[in-house]
Amino acid sequence: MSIGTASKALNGRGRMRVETRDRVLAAAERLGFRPNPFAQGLLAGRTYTVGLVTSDSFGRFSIPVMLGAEDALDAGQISVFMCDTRDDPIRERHYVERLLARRVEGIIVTGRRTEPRPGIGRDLPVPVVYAMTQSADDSDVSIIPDDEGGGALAARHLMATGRTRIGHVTGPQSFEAARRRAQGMTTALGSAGLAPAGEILYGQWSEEWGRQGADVLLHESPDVDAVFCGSDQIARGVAETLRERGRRVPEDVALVGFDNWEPMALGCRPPLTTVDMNLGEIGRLAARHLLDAIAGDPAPGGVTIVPAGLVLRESTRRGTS
Amino acid sequence: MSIGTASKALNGRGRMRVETRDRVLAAAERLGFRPNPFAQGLLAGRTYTVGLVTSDSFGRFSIPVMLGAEDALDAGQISVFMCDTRDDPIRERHYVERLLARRVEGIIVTGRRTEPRPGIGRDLPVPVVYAMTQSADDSDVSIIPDDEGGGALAARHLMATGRTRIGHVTGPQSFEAARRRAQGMTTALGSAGLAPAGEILYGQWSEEWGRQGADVLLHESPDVDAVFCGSDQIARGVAETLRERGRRVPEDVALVGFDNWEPMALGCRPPLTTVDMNLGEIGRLAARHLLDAIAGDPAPGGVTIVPAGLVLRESTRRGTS
DNA sequence: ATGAAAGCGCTAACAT
DNA sequence: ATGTTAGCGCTTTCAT
Repeated sequence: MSIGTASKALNGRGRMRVETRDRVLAAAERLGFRPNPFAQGLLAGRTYTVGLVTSDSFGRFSIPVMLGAEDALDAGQISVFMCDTRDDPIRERHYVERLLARRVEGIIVTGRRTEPRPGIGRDLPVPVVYAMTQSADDSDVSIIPDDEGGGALAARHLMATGRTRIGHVTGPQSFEAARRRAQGMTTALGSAGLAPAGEILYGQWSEEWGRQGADVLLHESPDVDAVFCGSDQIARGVAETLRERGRRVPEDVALVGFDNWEPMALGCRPPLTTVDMNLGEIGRLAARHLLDAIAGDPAPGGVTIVPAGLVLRESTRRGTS
Repeated sequence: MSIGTASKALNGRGRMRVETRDRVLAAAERLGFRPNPFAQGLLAGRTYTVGLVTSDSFGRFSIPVMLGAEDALDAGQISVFMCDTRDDPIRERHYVERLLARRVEGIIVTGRRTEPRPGIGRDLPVPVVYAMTQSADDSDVSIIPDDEGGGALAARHLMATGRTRIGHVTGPQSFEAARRRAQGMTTALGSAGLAPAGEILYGQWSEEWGRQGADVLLHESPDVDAVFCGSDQIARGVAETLRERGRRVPEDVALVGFDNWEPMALGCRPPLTTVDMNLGEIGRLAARHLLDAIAGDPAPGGVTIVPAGLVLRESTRRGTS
């Protein structure tokens, strides 16, 4: 039997007797034959491979993104080379070079900050999509969460449960995410003729800051009846201080976090209502855009914003007060 | 210029005038030439590629392991295909098949439980190393953390700071990790003629259980002066209850956690002394074993235990009492 | 010091 | 319906 015929049998091409085909299939099975992807790739000029570069040390934000991307890519039989840059530009260049040398058909770049960042290179021979981070070059495709919408969502939910004196404790003002969330909240309150209770309290992304920030807020606006927090960690700190100062959550003060980081949100007392950025969806979308681009149908450059959702838990249960 | 000569120039083989070599190098640079790894691989019979299969959804435990592995593999110019099985055996088979089809030279399997698990397949054509999980087949190579040693470390540290009535609140007894940590602690106490304060309290890996468990412990052993917790999450719950019951940490009761999960351990009041499993080292070791096996020098099958360390923070500062 | 040619494993086009 | 052949891009031997 010729080798060419065997190839056809395995791939279901050409015409041949079923018996012959079966014989080949059986033999292949018996011998544990696996086609050499290098030979196939050499011929086809394709690798069915993409690279995923993260600067988040495979952290809390990039992982759900990766899982979403894997979902979408797996359907296309695409395998993923993972590289973690440890936030080091040198490593990043190194990995991008390596991925290109391996002839990946596209690259997804993820991060932990949504701030625009320098692209990974100009005129790369393959399409690139930025997920959960944004390229400074707006001819690139970037997919980011809707921080502003998330802030608005939180504010509207709090108003819907009857709160009107809503404070905000969040991370450093140097983070675009923090500014956007605050903006979304302020705008939503404004639409209802309200304003935030007290100043927007910018600080750190930590529980410790949440504890301090809550004290500041209680001092400035003792009649506050809700707090929207820039992260679940901050919210936990706020919850703790509120309790220690004798305010009941949610009866006296309702609380909304941000991230839906379950170990934090569920460990909180009470469990935390929080904004979910739909990171998985960001990853899936990034992967789909990449697949389209690989298939020759690139999305126009620009930023795509994925809507956030709200996960309801005890911390905003409608008060009986 | 012949194509063969160019190849020699690029790879530094054969004899030729420096001028010729330089000319080739310059041209390659100018044209952005990258050798096709498929053609190279086809010839060399190597792929410089390994697979990493995780059943932890790239979670908290497998990620540090992955980073460690990447360290070690990167040095060998090996790229990594990542696959997440979502803990689904079907997906796992599928991915293992795919990795083998891609001719990875080895596979690392990671998980989130140290319990022995069925291997990913018998008589695979490439070496396999299990990291942070253990193959039921003890001819396989497995690298796991030292839960027992970690428990002992915690107990000895507490005794060294003058504690003698040490309780233990931990996760479900169905977890080998929980049983081992308890065993390590009990043995270490026993060597000093001590026994745990009260029963070992098995429960859940959650803060909520930590809060409840602390109440049980305080009720059974009101004079307890230290608590070793099976996880940082549990420790946080315990810390909260202690504080609410008027016990100061560390003055009245010292506290040790397990995992060194920084967002939890640092957010705790006070910051938590905790056992670190050295997950990065587990990953590095797994990768090195895999590289050795690929190089034809396989480690003998069996379980390698990586020692744990203790990270000191406020929760065990020597009391002034 | 350089060039020519074979062959890695596979598929597609063409010949039988 | 099956066999034959060329060629994907590279490295290596061997000839010049």
